[in-house]
Amino acid sequence: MRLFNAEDRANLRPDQPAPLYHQLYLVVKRKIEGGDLRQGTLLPAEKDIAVFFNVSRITVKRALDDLEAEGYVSRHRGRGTHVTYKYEPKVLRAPLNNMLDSLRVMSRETQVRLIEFARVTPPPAVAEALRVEADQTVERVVRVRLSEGLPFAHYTSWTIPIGTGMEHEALKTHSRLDLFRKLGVHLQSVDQVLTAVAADTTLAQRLVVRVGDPLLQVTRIAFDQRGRPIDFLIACYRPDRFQYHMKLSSSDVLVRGKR
Amino acid sequence: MRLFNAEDRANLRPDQPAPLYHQLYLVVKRKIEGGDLRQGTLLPAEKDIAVFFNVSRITVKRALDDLEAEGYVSRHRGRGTHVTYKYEPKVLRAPLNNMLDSLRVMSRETQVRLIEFARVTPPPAVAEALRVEADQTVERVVRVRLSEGLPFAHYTSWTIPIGTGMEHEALKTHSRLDLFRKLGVHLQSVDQVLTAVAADTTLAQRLVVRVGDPLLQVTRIAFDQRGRPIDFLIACYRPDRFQYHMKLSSSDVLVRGKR
DNA sequence: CACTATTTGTCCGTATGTATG
DNA sequence: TCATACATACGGACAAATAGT
Repeated sequence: MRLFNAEDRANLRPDQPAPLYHQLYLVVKRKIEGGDLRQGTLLPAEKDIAVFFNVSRITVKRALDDLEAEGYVSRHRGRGTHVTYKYEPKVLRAPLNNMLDSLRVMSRETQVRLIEFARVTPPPAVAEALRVEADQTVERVVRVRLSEGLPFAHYTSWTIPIGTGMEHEALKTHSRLDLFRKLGVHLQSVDQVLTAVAADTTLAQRLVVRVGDPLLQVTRIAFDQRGRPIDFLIACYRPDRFQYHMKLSSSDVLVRGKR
Repeated sequence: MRLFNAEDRANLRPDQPAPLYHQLYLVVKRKIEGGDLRQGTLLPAEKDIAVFFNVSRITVKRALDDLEAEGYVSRHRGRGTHVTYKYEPKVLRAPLNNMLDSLRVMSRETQVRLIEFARVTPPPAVAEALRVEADQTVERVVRVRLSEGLPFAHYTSWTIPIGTGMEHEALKTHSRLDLFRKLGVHLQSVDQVLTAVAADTTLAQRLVVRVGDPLLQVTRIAFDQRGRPIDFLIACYRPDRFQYHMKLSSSDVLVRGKR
């Protein structure tokens, strides 16, 4: 049993408020998604796994059945359980070094679905960040971004009204960055916070994940040339389809490549 | 019943592989920790909560009992259930502008608990990243970082053996960055990916969260002066106590402040 | 002071899910 | 597949503590 180690075993705890089969399911799934168990790997027999993890064979069977139902493994009598999931470390990444440019690239390689467009009064936290009065109206836009037809990002944004270009129809075909530029508004800088959140029911539906699944959340305030905040964005990403990638240098001055 | 809304109710799903009482526990706990239910607030009666969430009173009781056992609420016959947890909105932030320096600052304001130190053969994905053979031994270190006695970060690192300074005792008192520097190894750059993961049983225990709770994960490869990878780190952060904060400029050359 | 409504504590019986051997 | 044990979840009933009338 080299495929599983003592640490994996320590991840099964009967006192936790989750069924053992589900804990085991998570352990194996993580090893497959992390590339430690690659496509074609033959897993140990149910009985061996059961002995190693100190659970019954039925518990193992249930975990492996769930993995098969989601396409991670294939199981056949006499042949055993094989990993079918193809480890693909390349997910959509947002390089931060030249972030605004890569956002434009991304917007060309993906599609956007407009869910909502409205003029509203912003919630207190948003009004504060945009430095507007609570009764002033801003433009709220909710969108989902897809790659190869699969949703991977959910955006909710509040934007200071800056013209007639950010219209309903325009948003369906153009990215907001393009529209900003056409209106003469150049984003000078952004201030953003990255964290993790659990998917609520709405997010789960729109990103096609389960309620409670972890999402990468980016809260971003964008500033124009004059340093005024013009846009407040909450972006939630499916971690299996989008990750933030960045290269950092320890030198005090970082020179970025010209484009 | 203003204290709970339809969104909260949608977070209870009988088909999820977690007990209903625990799902309800999470909903209430999150509202308390998020500051929506402040100290002194009287929660609705068990019966009312049960009706609203469409569960039995026993399920509600179990959830509230668990919260009481962890000090979030206090319960008395005839008086009801009151919130006792004091809301404190502070979170630790890691500014990326001068990231390596701020990591040193953070290490002074926080404490580290060493969980494991061993020489091991790395898993495939790690060996690949560090460009070593799968049978070569590297140093694996597992640590938890605490702020004010509360854990907020969990680190698992694999490091190429670079001397005798990275010893068990030294790691208890010094940060790895300091030890690297003492050994003459200067981190030139880091390559890191931010994503979100669900807490497994081990992480949940060490960070004092629930299994499945979202965590911010940073996978970081550190390179020395000569561009060779020397360290592979997986850091998992409690999103309520640590968030990544960064300011980005759209100019091609970014000048960072000297220190 | 009693009376009452409210709220939590405790117990029962039952059904289903989980886990073992 | 079966028998067994325990946890979960339900509805119901009653007791005990509290607060207000």
